[in-house]
Amino acid sequence: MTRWSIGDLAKASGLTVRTLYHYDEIGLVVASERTTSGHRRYTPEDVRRLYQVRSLRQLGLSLDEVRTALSRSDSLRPIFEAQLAALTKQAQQVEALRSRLAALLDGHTTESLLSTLEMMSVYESYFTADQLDDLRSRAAALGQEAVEGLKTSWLELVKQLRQHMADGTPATDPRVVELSRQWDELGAKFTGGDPAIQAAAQRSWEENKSAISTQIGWPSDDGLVDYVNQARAAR
Amino acid sequence: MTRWSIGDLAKASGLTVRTLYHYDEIGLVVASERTTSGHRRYTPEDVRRLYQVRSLRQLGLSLDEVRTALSRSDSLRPIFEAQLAALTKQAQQVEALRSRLAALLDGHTTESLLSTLEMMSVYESYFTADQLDDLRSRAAALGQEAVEGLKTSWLELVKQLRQHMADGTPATDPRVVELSRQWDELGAKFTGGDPAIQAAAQRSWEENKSAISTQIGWPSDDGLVDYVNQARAAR
DNA sequence: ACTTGAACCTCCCGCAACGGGAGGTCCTAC
DNA sequence: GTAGGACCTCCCGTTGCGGGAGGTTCAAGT
Repeated sequence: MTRWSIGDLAKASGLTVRTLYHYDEIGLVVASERTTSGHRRYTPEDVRRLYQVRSLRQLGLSLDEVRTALSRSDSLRPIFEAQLAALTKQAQQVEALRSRLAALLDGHTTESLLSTLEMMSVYESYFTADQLDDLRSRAAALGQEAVEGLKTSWLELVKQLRQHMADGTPATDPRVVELSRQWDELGAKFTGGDPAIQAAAQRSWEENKSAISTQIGWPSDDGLVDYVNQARAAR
Repeated sequence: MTRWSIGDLAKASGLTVRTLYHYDEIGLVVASERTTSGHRRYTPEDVRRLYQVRSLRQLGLSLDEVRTALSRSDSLRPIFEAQLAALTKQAQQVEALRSRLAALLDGHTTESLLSTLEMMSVYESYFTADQLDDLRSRAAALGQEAVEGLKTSWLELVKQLRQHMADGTPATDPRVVELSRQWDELGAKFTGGDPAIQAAAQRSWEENKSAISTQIGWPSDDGLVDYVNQARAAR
């Protein structure tokens, strides 16, 4: 009967000696025999088990799952099915991440990346996953450029409104009222007019009046929202 | 200026208090202030950083990558591109695993699962990744049933050859010679006639003459291969 | 028979990103 | 003034090994 030394077995199986030690330690693949001096001797039976372990590992099972799988052969199928489900789920998640990242990358300049992410992150606390999906798919439907256009328009609007505030233009001034109308129009394009999403956005604003504005990089809660609200009331 | 307690910030951000401790420990998001008694006070600036960290984490970056990304904004794009590449690769790997597992599951009975895996595992030590891909794609091309048919034929062949050996039929007997021809034919179907793959298979046999046969569950190296070799020589 | 270098042995620390508990202090509300 | 949260700082555990220290043993060459 051939016995294998740990080094030879490592070479044959493509695993490292350290890994074999580890499997021995946790009792997953134990060398059935030892020389008098304590060197491990793997029997063909041990080798066979090691190859089984290796195959199961290559399917992505954890060492614990491998142990269970090898303990009773009738547990193989359910474990495999669970693993298949897990892999399917994982594939979807990875794919979702990948497409988000890809979309981000080809639609943004370096500078806008972080702030965009930050806003998304903040908003994700307030929208449900479905609503976010909705927002994203709407963005996808509008197309990259259209979304960029909306963002630029919004930044432009904010700039003009702030200018008027600084100039002391009353909120009832027709120019400001017009800007507030554009503000709502833009918001409608983003939210798609969905009242639930608008409500969530509104809630987001209220709960973060000061916090959010600081986070986004505005000097502080400068009353812009109140200003717009006044202008809207004047319509 | 609003300061946030760690608990409130945890609730607002959806992270756990423990996570915030962790980020503080490793210096990723540190509470800039402390009360006299040592309680953390997060400034709006800290909160903003936390949200940035959260967004980057949601893209699958490691904490170290996040740290780098936030250190200089010009490192964002390369990091994102690397992450996209990593995700793409991961997606492919997961998908490969998934399809292998799915194929295994709907093509095998519970009992045959382990031994099939085991054989694959053993062979994977002797074939290169490309050759294995080749074998798998060939198997896919032949279709599930055809592959099953080949396997059954092979088992049948082995059974008959063993019978002849047990009966003492000489290897030069025409019936045995015919079986050896079928053996080679079957092998050619599996290997697709690729000499490199055939050589690898041959090498596999030689290096494992005794070990492999025991691993696969055969009583021992019973000389079947030699017997076939003799029969082949008689052709 | 002796030496030497490779292979082997047993601890033990380390990784990523936290989870969770112990044991103590603090804050806030009644 | 007291209860019960919320907060603090250690510290151990997780997964699947990698890698090093420090010591023993094996196999081959002289």
